[in-house]
Amino acid sequence: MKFDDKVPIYYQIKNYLYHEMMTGALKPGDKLPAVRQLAVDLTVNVNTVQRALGEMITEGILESQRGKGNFVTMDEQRITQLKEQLVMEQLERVYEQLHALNLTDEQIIASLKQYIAQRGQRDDQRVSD
Amino acid sequence: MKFDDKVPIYYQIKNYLYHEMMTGALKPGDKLPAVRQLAVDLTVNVNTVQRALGEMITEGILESQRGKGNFVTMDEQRITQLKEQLVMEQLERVYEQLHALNLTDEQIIASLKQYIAQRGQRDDQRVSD
DNA sequence: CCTAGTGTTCTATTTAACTATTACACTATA
DNA sequence: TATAGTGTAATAGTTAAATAGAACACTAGG
Repeated sequence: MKFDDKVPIYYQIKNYLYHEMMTGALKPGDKLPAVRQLAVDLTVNVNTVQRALGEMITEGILESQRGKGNFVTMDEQRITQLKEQLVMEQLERVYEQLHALNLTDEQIIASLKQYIAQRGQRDDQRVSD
Repeated sequence: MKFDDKVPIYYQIKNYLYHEMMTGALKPGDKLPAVRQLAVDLTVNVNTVQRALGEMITEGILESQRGKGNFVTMDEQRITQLKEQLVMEQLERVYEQLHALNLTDEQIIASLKQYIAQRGQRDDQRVSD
């Protein structure tokens, strides 16, 4: 896995696992790959994986069973809540950044629309390659 | 200044200075505060400031004059270009993150609109305090 | 010339993140 | 009960970021 060296790897692992859950690749009750396997897959150390998982366990999003494995919580509401929180964090951050760059609310929305439209074209291009 | 400990301080200083330029607090040709003064203002070490400035000088956005100070480039086009680049980076990041959270293009735009609308209410609330 | 203000560079130290390695604890199952 | 698979913990070493402090180089103005 490719990491952005501007932010701690364990933090990026958390985000990766969040995404797996949000897209349904990991469902409530699912067992995660073994920590040693995850370490190999992500090409990082077991301790780094453990740090990410440890925080997610504290957050109540994962549950650990010694000798068995790590599992996604069965509490679906907790997952829904997490997703809303993650989306909100993204929106808040981009809004504040663009606002700091002196864009008005309208300009922020317009620029996002434009970006997505252009991206759509670019993706269409790719498909037709 | 408050920093996010998930990303290097020198990187956050760069962003801070970018924003000062985009909002017009720092205009083309303006002299920046002395590096030692900046270090005091931002409550960081001179070397950390220097690292941020050094990169911006390399980028051609700042110009250094030994014994005089650091100045914002007079090349306004370079600044315009930078702003577009910064906006684009923000849009790209938020788009990819929200897309990874399984939101459609339409949902991404809708959620941003909703966020801004709600934020507007919140800000109105504050004003009336 | 001297001095104050400025950018620049260097060395040493500290801290957090990451890695490497090993050991331990628990579970399931043959 | 032995073994393979799992999570957990501890120790030690490496690296990048940040800090602290000092020294050097240049500019402007008295």
